[in-house]
Amino acid sequence: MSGKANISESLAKGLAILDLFGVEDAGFTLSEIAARVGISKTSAHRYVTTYCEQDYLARDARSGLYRLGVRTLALAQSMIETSELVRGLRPFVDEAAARHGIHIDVALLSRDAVYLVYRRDSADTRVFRSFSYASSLHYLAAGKAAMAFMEPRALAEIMSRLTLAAKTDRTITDKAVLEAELAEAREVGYAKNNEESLPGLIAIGAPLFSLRTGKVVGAVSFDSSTATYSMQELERLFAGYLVELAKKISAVVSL
Amino acid sequence: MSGKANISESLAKGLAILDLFGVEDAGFTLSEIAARVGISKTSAHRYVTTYCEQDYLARDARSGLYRLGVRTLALAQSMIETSELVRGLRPFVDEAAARHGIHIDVALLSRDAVYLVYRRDSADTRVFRSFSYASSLHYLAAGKAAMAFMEPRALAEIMSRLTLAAKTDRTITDKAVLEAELAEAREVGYAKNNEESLPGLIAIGAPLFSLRTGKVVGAVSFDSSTATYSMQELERLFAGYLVELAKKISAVVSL
DNA sequence: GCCGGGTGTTCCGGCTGGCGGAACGGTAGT
DNA sequence: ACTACCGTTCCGCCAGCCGGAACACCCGGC
Repeated sequence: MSGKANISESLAKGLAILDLFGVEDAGFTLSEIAARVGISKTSAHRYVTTYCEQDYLARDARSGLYRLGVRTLALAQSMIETSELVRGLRPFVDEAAARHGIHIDVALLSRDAVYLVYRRDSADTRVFRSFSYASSLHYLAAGKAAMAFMEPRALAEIMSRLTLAAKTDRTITDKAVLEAELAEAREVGYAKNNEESLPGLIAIGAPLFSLRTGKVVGAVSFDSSTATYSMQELERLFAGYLVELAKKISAVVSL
Repeated sequence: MSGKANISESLAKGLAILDLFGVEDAGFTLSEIAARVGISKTSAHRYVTTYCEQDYLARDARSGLYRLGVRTLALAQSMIETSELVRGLRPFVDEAAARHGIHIDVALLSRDAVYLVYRRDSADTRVFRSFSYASSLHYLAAGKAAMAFMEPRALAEIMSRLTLAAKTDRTITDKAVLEAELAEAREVGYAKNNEESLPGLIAIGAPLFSLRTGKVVGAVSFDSSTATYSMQELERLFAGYLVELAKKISAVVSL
């Protein structure tokens, strides 16, 4: 019926349900789900109960709203654990951290956000291993690095969706300013975050490419407190090295 | 066909595919997926391409194997952000951390593992917020607390699946010993982790209950280095408080 | 109190789209 | 070259998804 062939429309509708649960919206009623996805309440009910049975969705006890279930955490865990990319880049990042005594973050791009998949910390005594996330692109060094080096068409599409919400008073909220910064990042090979996400925190980030498609898949970044380094020092001391590291990883690790 | 009615069998089969990707196994070929789930290669192909289109799955560039995609991270992020439970318990845990100067972890139970959904850290200057996970139950205070207070039938089922893999030389690998510890935990109201997950790390954990179903849904736990507290001190100083905190949270927060 | 609008749930016939066997093209190992 | 596996496509058949309608339920309001 619709454009693409060879896809399971049932599953696609099922995934469309999961798509509803963004960070903004808390929970949905069955009727809401049916209306938003564009299916009947009957179908929505079948899908939702299937999800609930597997803990991908859960009903809130008091409000009765459907929310994402704990099972989604297990998926993310498995994603990190089994990712060949994460496994492959670990030695690089660990070596970099050991030699320069810095903490390097690796983030992957998906849709309109970057997701931190590996962080090398000095004090790694935790039982639980942690991974992290961010909700947008425009206020992070990793996010801007990814945006700067993606295809113009893809960038334009993302730019049209970005709201450029302010996290601090230095967050870029003007599209023209952001475009200019991205152009500068393309020149020098890395992007900056000058206290745009959190006061007192600066960072630089360099893009990771897929050696198969040539597209941007993520970024490596390095953050610092303004108390230890100024942005000038950060760039002078580490920018060259970070870009080099990103190239090395891009050349070796798959995806 | 099969027992339960009112579920979408297409979606169920789709989720069965995701279930394959445990922490152990790295990736699968299409034929493997078809064989393990018990469907034809054709169907598996339709499902998998649908997943790939949405970044829930991705093909590894060099090996050609299918793996979990970045999108799963976004789901987990949304789960944490929109969870009413996580929102509700934040003030309790923050207050506890502020008053006692300790780091309290909150974990949720799903299937055979607990997932850390909130951690109160003193130095919370990070851009990325982190959440974490663990792969089993038997070597964690939170995991043992959850096991100790679940229904006997559910416990027996989980026990039959647990492999009791050793993380340290103090990890409990004998079912009888574990059963005895769980019985003790039921007596005192909390469970212990005596360097069973990591050398030099001890912890205590108390169960969280659903006020609707009365079942265990997770646990709060508190860990410490053996350098700062002995297990005896940990129990004497914090066990009572931790059990109290768990009760307070259980009484107020939904799910 | 009753009633209206909201919820989630179940039943059922129509027909869509998931189903798997078989055949195709590509690549890697022998 | 030959084999063996990979992923992909084509196609006819019928399982099962679909949605309208009717159901039981709960809550707020005239």
